[in-house]
Amino acid sequence: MRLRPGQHLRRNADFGAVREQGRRTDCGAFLLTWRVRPAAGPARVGFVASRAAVGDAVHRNRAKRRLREIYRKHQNLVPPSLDLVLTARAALLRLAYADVEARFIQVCQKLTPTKAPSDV
RNA sequence: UUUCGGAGCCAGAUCUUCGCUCCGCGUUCUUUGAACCAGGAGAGGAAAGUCCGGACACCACAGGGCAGGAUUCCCACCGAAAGAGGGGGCGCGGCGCUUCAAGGCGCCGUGACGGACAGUGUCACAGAGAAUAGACCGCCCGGUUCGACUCGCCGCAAGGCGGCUCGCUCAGGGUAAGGGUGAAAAGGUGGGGUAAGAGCCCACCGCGCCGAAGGCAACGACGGCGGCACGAAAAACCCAAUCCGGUGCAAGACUAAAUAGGGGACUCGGCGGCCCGUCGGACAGUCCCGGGUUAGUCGCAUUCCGCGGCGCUGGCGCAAGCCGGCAGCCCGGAAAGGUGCGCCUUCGGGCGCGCCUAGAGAAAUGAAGAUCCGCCGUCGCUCAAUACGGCGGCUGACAGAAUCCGGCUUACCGGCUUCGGAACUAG
RNA sequence: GCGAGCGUAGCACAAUGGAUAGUGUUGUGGCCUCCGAAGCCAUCGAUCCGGGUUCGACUCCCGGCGCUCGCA
Repeated sequence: MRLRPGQHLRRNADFGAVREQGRRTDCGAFLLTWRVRPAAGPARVGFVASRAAVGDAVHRNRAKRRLREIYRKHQNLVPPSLDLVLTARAALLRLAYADVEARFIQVCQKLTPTKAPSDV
């Protein structure tokens, strides 16, 4: 299962839109934010790891790689036309990889386009 | 063998599966291009801090002065350059030898190491006195008064007068040896000398000045002169000498797209501090408000060669095989740049050998599993264990390229090589 | 990535290189009050870290650490 460049969020405006209009779920190790995109297409994702929450460059990189790998494996659980932002939290690197993976699978149950806000 | 220190090197290994960024043979689709995909490459010694220097880019071809900043013993060394490296000099500290001592010599360590008669300012508290030194105690001289002792004279006596010596008090003066204060008290030690003392005089040492063998130089063996004049601090301002134009890849160039040649204030503008000077010019420019675009490419990631090997692949052939292709890796070679070591040099550099050349853009180098290695914990064996074996655990040090290179600084579990010191054991 | 600036009690700020680093507020204890507030008195509490210069450093110099800001 591949993760292509077109499925990445790259613009600052995209991140801002998700952060302002999306819904949030705290999963302990990470914060999941998502919104329904007006234009149709495959789901897109962005990863955030701040210096304050995670630490130095080594840990920021490792946190984003973990989140990217988990999303890549289980991206079939995410409906299309969604924009996601996964924000790493301090506990992410303290937990085992399999534990974080299980939390992601669990939270994907909530992701349905019909339950998303329709006023976007 | 253990331990300490210096220098250099390494920074877990192998395999399988699934992925990421870049380069991409080939295939397919509609040429541009897109999709799939064989194969290949893919973090560091510090990639970090951004403390110095350079390359490169733009501002005018980088001009003059002022301001500002940087540097500061010397160098025939090294380097593109630097505040880097190397060597030397001098000072300071430690150890050893020597000396009565001061001192001298050797080894090791260490030093932001120009200038304090160019100038301005500072040295709190304590202390008598702190930079034109200073007399509190003490020591010495000492007039007067007083007292003691004694001598002489006068007097019958009480006593008076005068003198020597000593003491006390107080004027006055000498003295920087000693006490005490302080971070620092204006050369030290010894002797002479003196009323007491003092470089007042002498010897040695220190210091200053002059000369000087030697050395490129800093410096200086040695000699002479000077009785001492010269406190600290320039990481206070400052002075001298030397150097520096500014900004930094978010530099900057191009393409595409978009917009209202809009409103207000000020003014010739550029050469990002100021003046000169110069260039451009009568266009416009600067600041504020409002609005639009806030996308892509380049900068920017060594180049090339081989009837070589590996690998992949096209065509032909039943097949062996034959004829081709070559992006990548390996090997060999060449060139460019960089770097380390060594050698040569006419000081400009040159030669030889070894090594290196990854490149994103919300930003690649990851995940899982297995084995080995390492570390930690625990149990067993054992007299006891750091040795051996079993089990469990592990972000397996510090840490992630962002234009590139050199130096510095800081972080760091360990391992290997080598050199030096110390201790122990054996020969 | 490149470039500027800052760091003093819990908080907001002072302090020519020189008594025991000061002021307000907060905290603690006491007085006052029937109780509390206010007020009064007392008290605890700090120079980001490590070196250096100096007789002496919050101050001057160097190196770290942390924080803030600017740059298409």
